[in-house]
Amino acid sequence: MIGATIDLMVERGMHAVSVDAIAERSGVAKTTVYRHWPTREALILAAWYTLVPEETDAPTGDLEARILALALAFARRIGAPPMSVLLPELLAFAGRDADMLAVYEEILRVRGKPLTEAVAAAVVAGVLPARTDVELMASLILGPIAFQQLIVRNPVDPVFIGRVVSIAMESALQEIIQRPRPKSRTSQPIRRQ
Amino acid sequence: MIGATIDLMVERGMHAVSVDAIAERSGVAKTTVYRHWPTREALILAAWYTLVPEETDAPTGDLEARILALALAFARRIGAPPMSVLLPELLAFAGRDADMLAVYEEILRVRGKPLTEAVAAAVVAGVLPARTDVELMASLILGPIAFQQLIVRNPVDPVFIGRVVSIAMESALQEIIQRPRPKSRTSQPIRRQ
DNA sequence: CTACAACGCTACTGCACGGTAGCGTAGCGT
DNA sequence: ACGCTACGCTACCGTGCAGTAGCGTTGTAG
Repeated sequence: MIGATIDLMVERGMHAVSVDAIAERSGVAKTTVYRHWPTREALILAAWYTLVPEETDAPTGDLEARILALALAFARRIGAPPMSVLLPELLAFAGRDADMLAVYEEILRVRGKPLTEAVAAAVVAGVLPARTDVELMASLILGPIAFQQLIVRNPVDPVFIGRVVSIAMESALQEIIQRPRPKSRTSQPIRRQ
Repeated sequence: MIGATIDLMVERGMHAVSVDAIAERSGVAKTTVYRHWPTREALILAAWYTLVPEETDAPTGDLEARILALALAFARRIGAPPMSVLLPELLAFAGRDADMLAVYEEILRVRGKPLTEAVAAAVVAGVLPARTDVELMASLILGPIAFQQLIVRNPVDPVFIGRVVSIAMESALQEIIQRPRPKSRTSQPIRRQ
């Protein structure tokens, strides 16, 4: 049933997934669906959580190669179904539904952390200068990739990703990407009130 | 009625906008709505097209200042309602509906072009080196901004944008952002068949 | 004063959906 | 043979929605 739910989310969109359709697609009676999940929303949420935890281990190799590999994996994942279709959907719902926001932030955390950690490791290892702003580095690498794939809807090839990574690395080496003075981390949210 | 439609799209999402709700919100009879637009979809599409054409004139000043101003305007627009809410919504529908895809590409064109043109002008004026890859430059500037605002959902302050722009400019000055040999433009789409 | 266009209002059809109730049945361990 | 659990099936209720029909009302131009 979870599989059918995911298929239908990809095909018709999250808002158009009906319990009847899930029952039909999975070859199961509608009542059986309700024997496992109390509401339609609970089922959709459960389906989402099965999509989250496909953790990717940090690949081996020197640190720049690791960063490149992580960027490539990131691009591959968000550029191909089901994520290429489901991510915009989830993003739209995250602004309106607290449960979906939680799923979304979980995915963001799982996906974004490895690269941030690899950059931080590179700083510790001395491959990148001290005081390199790791959060900013991550945005400079993942940003253009996500921008092309999700916003411009333009599939990118590995060459593009390689160029983005090497530009970021080179900028960091030339100490252009440094944290400012002590306080105020990168992209501090503007919290009004 | 168009205004009511937009309000409801922001509040409840595109898929949850009903003609009854539009009629009630705009103080108009449901029949009157159907006297102006044949279907619900046509009305929503018309509402979207009123959102597109708010063109921003290129600001004055030297070229680097123009690029910074455009980046700031871009961030302001996609970071505040209604666009912060509606863009993910539209993006999700663009993958499934040809009409919505057309609207989306129109918005993308109108929004993305000014900055690309400003970068190109900087190259022509000699402020940036020849053979600077303008498309890649645009992705390096807009990408991190869009990534933070839309994907990470983290409002960015002008300082962040200034740093992103200056990093891109400095990288370009050091000729890190160059077009490759003749053919194969940046982020060439992988067109299968 | 009249004719016309645009509007409001009520009521309606048809449909899809979320969720529930009742009943019968297959498998399985004891 | 018994009970338990899970399932399928059919039918149902209530709701909200798209879209339509008919009729009365108002404003306005000539």
